[in-house]
Order: sequence, then C-alpha cells, then structure tokens
Amino acid sequence: MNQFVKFISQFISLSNEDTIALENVLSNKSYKAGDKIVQEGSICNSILFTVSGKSRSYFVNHEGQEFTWNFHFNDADSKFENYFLVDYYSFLRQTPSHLTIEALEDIEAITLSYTNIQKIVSKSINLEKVASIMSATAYENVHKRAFTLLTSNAKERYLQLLKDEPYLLNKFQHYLIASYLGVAPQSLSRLRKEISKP
Amino acid sequence: MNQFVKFISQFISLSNEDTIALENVLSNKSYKAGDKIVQEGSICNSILFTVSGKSRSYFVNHEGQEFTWNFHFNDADSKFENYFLVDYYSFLRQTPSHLTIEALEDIEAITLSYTNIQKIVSKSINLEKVASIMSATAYENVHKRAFTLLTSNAKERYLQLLKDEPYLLNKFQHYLIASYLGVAPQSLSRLRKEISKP
DNA sequence: TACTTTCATTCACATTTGTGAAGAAATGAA
DNA sequence: TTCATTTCTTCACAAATGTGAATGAAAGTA
Repeated sequence: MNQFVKFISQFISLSNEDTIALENVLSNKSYKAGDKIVQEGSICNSILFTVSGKSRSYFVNHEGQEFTWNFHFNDADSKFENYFLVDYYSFLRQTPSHLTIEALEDIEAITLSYTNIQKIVSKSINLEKVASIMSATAYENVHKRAFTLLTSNAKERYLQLLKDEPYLLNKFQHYLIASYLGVAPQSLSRLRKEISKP
Repeated sequence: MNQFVKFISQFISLSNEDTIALENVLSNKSYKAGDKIVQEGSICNSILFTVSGKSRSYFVNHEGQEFTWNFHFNDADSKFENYFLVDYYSFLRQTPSHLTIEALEDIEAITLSYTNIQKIVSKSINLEKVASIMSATAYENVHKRAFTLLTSNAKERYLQLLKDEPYLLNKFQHYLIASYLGVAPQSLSRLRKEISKP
C-alpha cells in the first residue's frame, strides 16, 4: 500500500473509492542529494510526501544568509509536518515561494499536485478533512515558531529544542541547527558548552 | 448595511440569500477599555470583526512578560488582518488560546461564532471562499512574522515597520510597539535616535 | 490650575550574541 | 591507511541588546 495513503488512513477512515481516487492522483518522484526540491521564486504547485531521505527548507535574507525553516524526514522521530515538502504560503495562494527546499540526501517522495487536490477534495468529504488537518497543522507549526522567536532568547530556544526535538542534533549538522535557531554556529557551540557543565 | 457584510462583499459577490444567511448569524458585541476580549487558556469560539476601537493581542512568556502579537483597529490604515479579533490557532482546533486580546479603548464589534460559520459555510460555496481567504491570510501573516523574526535583527525589524506600517507609531504607545518588535522599550528608543540622525 | 500617573528618552553598565581566526575533530576520498 | 575537506569548537574582541535608574514630557484627574 502507498505510504502516503497509509499515513492519511491514520487520521481518517477512507472508503475503497476514496483510496482508489487518492492513489490515482499520486505519483512517485525522486531527487538527488543537493537538488532543489522547491525553488525560491517559483510557484509551489504540489505537495510532496517524504518516503525516504533528509531535506531542509530555508529562507535567504537580503544579505544572502540562509535560515533553516524546518527539517524534513520520515522516521520514528519525525512529526506530522516533517513529512511534507511544500511552501504552504506559496501553495495556498499559488504565488512565488519564499522558501527553498534542498535535498540533503537522495530523496524518494510521493507527489500530489494542487489541481489534483482540488479534484479529490471536491469528491470526498473525508479527503476534505485531510486538507484541513494539513493546513491547520501548518498553521500551528508556523504559529509556534513565531511565538518562540518573539518571546525567547537563543539559550531558551536551544533548551526548548533539547526538550522538544533533541534528535535533530544527531540527524543534522550543527550549523544547520544554528540557522534553525536563528543564531551563529559559534554561538550555538558556546551555548552547548555552557549548558553541558553548569 | 452591516459593516462585516460590506467588508466581505469587497472580496466575494454575495447573493441576496447569502447576505441574509450571513446577517442572521451575526450579532453585535461591545467591550470597555481594559476588557479581555480573548482570554489566554479559554477556547476562542467566535471571530470578532472590529467596528471601532483599538485593541491588541499578546502572548505572555513563562516570566510573565508580555509580547504584542498584533494591533487591531478599523480605519483607513488598517489591513485585512487588523480587523479580526481571534486566536486562529485556538479557533481552528477549538483548543485553549495562547493569545490574550485586550481592549485598549471601548470596542464595538460584530461577532460570528464557530458553529455559525460551519452552518453558513456548508450552505454557500461563496461563503466557503471567505473562510478560506481568511485562513490563508492568517497563515500569511504569521508566516511573515516568523520570517522577519528569524532573519532580521532589531534595527532591521524597526526599519521594516517604518516602511510597512509607520502609522502604528502614532496609534499605539511605543512600549507596545517595542514588544511587537521583540525588543526592550529602551532599545527601541535608542534605535529611533540612531536612525533619525545618521 | 496643580497634582499624579504614565510613558518616552537618556545614560551607564551588564549581558548576550556576532565575527573572524585558529586549531581540533570528524568525515570522505584516494 | 593517508590526505583533503568539512564541520565543530574555542578564543578574543566587537557589536547589539537588555537592565535599572534618573529625568523630563505628556496625559489624565481633582
């Protein structure tokens, strides 16, 4: 059974027709390490579901600095939002993406296009629920990110990462974690030293 | 004609039936300056549309510090999202709110409850579009906020505010603006001095 | 008006974070 | 393995931001 369909089934019970309708609009796609899965400036017209491989999404500011927005992978540690490779902002509005998504390893993914989502959603109330769960989750995620950035300093953000998603430290390079926290790599190093032996 | 209906009409053409259906589920509500319109911890079960008066939404961190999330008012300067008094996060999921919304002046508002939205949305495709416009806008807004906080420092955030929403400086007290930017009031003062005479 | 309260600014100093350079450690390739 | 490359850490110093206190301006109240 398709991994994406299996994933959706955890949330919503799908009829046989729903399952078939869904499977019919899905296709497989693969990327090589280093590929840009989503390009800043281009419109994000499909949602990709990660089957295997790690990737990261990031913003680039006016000075060319990269800031990791999120990490994406599919294993026991991953959360809901980690599976999906998409700039929701761009996807929802069909406007140019601000985000770039880059394959850190070879990626296997399942793709669902914007137009196909419209098609299946209009056919099935259950599938409509999936779309709303996904967008509510995306909203929660970005909301939490903004809250953390507004209300806490670098040390607090690192402690929160240690608490909420410590496995990221083993999966991704620390300079990427640093840009996820919004600090310089050297500052992260300093924080780690300070926290490890108080 | 109801101000909220008028507002909606700018985006979507409403049939007579739609208009009547919408007006039937709206009601007026007023608050006194200082009132809490949305309380942290309680579920946000309606969306309020500001007719008059200023308010602000804010988070409180673990140390009791307040961080302004947004300013809300309804005049020539206001944007889409400024009208609405709601914690979308809480509203979408019907979970306890993280935000508090406080009336800075006496407020007149139009209220639309969660259950009533479901009712009218299921009756009219046009009204469904309104709901999706609103949630896409909420998403864009929070996305932009997170992006700015992640990628720019205090000075850049202040310059961006000067560029994008300078009128806030005349409408709201500077210590509130400071907490919106995520800096201490004294730091905002220093930035203003530095920028006014280079 | 005078009085009180609140807010904005300024200052000195503390703390946090950034930066560039250097070396250590880890990783990957031949 | 050895060598080259990348990443992590450490350090010293610079820059940014926070903090508490003091002052004066502005706004509200009697």
